[in-house]
Amino acid sequence: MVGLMEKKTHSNAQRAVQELRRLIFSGELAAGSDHLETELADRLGMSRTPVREAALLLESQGLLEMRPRKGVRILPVSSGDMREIYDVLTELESLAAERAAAAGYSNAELAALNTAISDMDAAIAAEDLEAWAEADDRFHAELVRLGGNSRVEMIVAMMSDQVRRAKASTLFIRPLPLQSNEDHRAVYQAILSGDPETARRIHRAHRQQAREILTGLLEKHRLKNL
Amino acid sequence: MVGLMEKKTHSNAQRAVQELRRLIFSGELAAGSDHLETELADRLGMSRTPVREAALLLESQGLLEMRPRKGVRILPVSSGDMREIYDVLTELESLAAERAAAAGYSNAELAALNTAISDMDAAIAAEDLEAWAEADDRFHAELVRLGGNSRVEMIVAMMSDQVRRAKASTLFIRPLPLQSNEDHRAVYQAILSGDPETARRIHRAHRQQAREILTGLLEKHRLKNL
DNA sequence: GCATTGATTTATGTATTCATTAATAAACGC
DNA sequence: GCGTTTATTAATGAATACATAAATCAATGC
Repeated sequence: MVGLMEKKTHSNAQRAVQELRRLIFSGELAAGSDHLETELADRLGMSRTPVREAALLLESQGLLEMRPRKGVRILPVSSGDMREIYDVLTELESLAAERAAAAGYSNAELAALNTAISDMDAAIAAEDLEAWAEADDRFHAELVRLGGNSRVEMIVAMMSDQVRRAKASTLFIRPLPLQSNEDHRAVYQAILSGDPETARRIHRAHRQQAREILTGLLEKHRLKNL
Repeated sequence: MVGLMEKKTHSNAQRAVQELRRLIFSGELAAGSDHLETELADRLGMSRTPVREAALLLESQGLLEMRPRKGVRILPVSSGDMREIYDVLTELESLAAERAAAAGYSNAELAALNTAISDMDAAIAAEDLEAWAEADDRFHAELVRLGGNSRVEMIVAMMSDQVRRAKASTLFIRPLPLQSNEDHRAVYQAILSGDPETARRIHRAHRQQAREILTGLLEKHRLKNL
């Protein structure tokens, strides 16, 4: 044990989860690639035990698959998968929008939502797709939080993780989402004015359109797996 | 190692998952109770390692919680939790109904659905709540399967697991669900005749009503935790 | 008598060891 | 030379061993 300062804020298993997620999202562990438990353990500087526990968790979240003797496989996301995921996101986010509108939030409580919309406007003006994607994520995450259903939050986060990898690959071929922010504003307005039906309807249409654009792009560009 | 015949169809970890699930659903591991890893390992006749892996999985599925030094806690399900769960079920099952109707299934492909409905009729006639609940589960599971979205299937199964414990406790205080099967038939008809909007709308109303009945009962009877 | 500090216990988190079994390579028969 | 069978390798699944840190208990000081 060297005398360097050790951070012990997290257990090794937790660090393994964080690190594996990072490696997956960054593409350092490519979709479809296989990795032995021992290899990952060496790479993360710990024994197989916490790595295995982390892999089990990530498997339950659909990011990878543990196949005996063949190693941990980073799951690819097909365009078919993306359709499934967007369908789930559409339903659950629409519910969140409806409930957020019914909750009667004050202007102040909707500040984060508003900020995200402004940031998207700014990003569009600057033609900064990266910044736009970040703010868009923020908008959707905040919307779901306002919906007040912890299970919806968890599921949406899980599905969003699976989308995240595809986003990085498709961002460059996407058009600037000009229409998108009008929808966001309309949803925001519906929530602020306490109109659940409108919030649900608009957000639902918004998500369905996003789904068509994304899956259309994926299939057009033959990006079957990401 | 005694010379008896060994069944090696499953790994110990898989057996641990099955067994723990059984113990939880049967109430032998009561909601809210704590159990040390060592205790569970002894009980299942294996070492802590596979028990830990099983517990990690069940934790990710919301059935229990692992709290350092306090043991594995079987999660209680509050009436608030039940509201959350039913909201998720409502949205995702409605989607499944819509998609099933859009898929254009033949009469033969809908046989299982039809059987479940008939079985519910029979159970109602016989005033057999147990049999009714089983057939009802079957109907909903089959509906989701017909929806053709594997993620929806997985999420619904997870949420249904959490509902299952509450069902056992509330079955005896529920009225015979006379109205319920009319809804089921209407959904079935909408799917058979390829009417997605109707299938969605009716199933959605059906689930929302179920939610009101269940959460109403839970709160009326002060069954805050199950 | 109560609080605070220190010792002890003990459950977990992790490393290590071991057994099993699938995959690969090698050797043999034809 | 090719297919089949056997031997070897190696990766996982599981048990055990161990270090750590939290919780309990005791003891001491006030």
